[in-house]
Amino acid sequence: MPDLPRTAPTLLGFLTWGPMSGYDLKKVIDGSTRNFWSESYGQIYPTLRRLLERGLVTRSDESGDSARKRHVYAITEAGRDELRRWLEVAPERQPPRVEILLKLFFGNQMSCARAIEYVETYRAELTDELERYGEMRPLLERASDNDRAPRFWLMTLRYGERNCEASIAWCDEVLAELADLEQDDPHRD
Amino acid sequence: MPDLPRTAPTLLGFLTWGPMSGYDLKKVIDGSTRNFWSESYGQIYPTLRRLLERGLVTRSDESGDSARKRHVYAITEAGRDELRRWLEVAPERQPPRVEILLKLFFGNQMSCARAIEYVETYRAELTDELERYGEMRPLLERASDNDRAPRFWLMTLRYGERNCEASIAWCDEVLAELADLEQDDPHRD
DNA sequence: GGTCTCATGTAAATAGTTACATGATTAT
DNA sequence: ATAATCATGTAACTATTTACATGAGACC
Repeated sequence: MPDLPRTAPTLLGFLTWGPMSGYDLKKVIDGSTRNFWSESYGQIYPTLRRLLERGLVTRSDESGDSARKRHVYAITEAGRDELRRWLEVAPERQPPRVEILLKLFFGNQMSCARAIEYVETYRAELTDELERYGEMRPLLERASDNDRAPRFWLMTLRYGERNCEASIAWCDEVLAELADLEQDDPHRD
Repeated sequence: MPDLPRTAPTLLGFLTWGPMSGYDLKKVIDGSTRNFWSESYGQIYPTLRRLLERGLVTRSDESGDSARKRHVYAITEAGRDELRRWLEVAPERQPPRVEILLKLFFGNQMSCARAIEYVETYRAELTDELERYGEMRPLLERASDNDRAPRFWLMTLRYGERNCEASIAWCDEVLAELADLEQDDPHRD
């Protein structure tokens, strides 16, 4: 079974938390791994169907008395095996695409004012992100008292925090540098 | 002309450095923006054709005496306009996909030894990357004495350095934490 | 009655990688 | 000779987003 999309192990991983619908999975992913791994409905639903076909999940149709249409998926033993196999494969790095850096790379061809605007916006986004991490942290810390799993979630949170902080510091440095460049040659462009 | 791929402005940006072939562009991109923006041949060649069709570049076939088949592309005024238009559009953030974090997120379902192995590999890759930045830095610094453009390139380099350093520090922190977890429960898998 | 959230799914477009085919030239 | 590099390009596949279609139940 070599042709499962990358979304497959992700969904299997989340389904170890308990049976869920595609809709639930989307919400749970958005609330946890969004900053380093996200999935859209366009990937989730087709992947669930393929997981079902391969017997890696089961589907129960919750449509009894008054319940609305809802497909709840549960991981099977074969699904757990597949997940474990995936966890044994060394992860690969994929270079990100950071559009602001690309524009800044060609920054000589735009006004410093514009570049400053972009960096300021970026900084504001990072600050928001860092704040969200700050809200999440105490919840995870409390949860990790009696459970081992949240300690791993905290590691990924820490990654976000550290990189956010580094990027914010970078913004400040670059904003100073851009202000300098603007001073040197204020009538340019 | 609303249907140009994202690769288009990238190529136009590099062509402001001077006329180049698709092969040259690939090398130049690999040598400069690779860590935050890379392109493959499968994107470069088809995009060059589309840029040519729209008159954003011109092509001269260098196949005179003994020269091998080689298409050299040069940016046109319309191409410069298109590039400037693109630079005026605010960049958008796209969340990266960091597979190691996804695996670590489900780390409770694998052995600590395996997780440690992954983080160590990741750390080694980051160290290499940081070293490459260190080699590049003096070249750019020297170049920025008499030219404004390298100062922008240095800004993007600084981004890589800061984030690399942050990630390396994170690796060390996580490695300690994983060693802890392994101590707590050495026979777990 | 209207809007919000729940809920499922598909279609189309865009993005991007990888592998392949081809062949010339240059260095060992 | 033969391996590496120069050089162009395409095809097939994989990945991913976005927008749309649909409709029920909950809340105001």
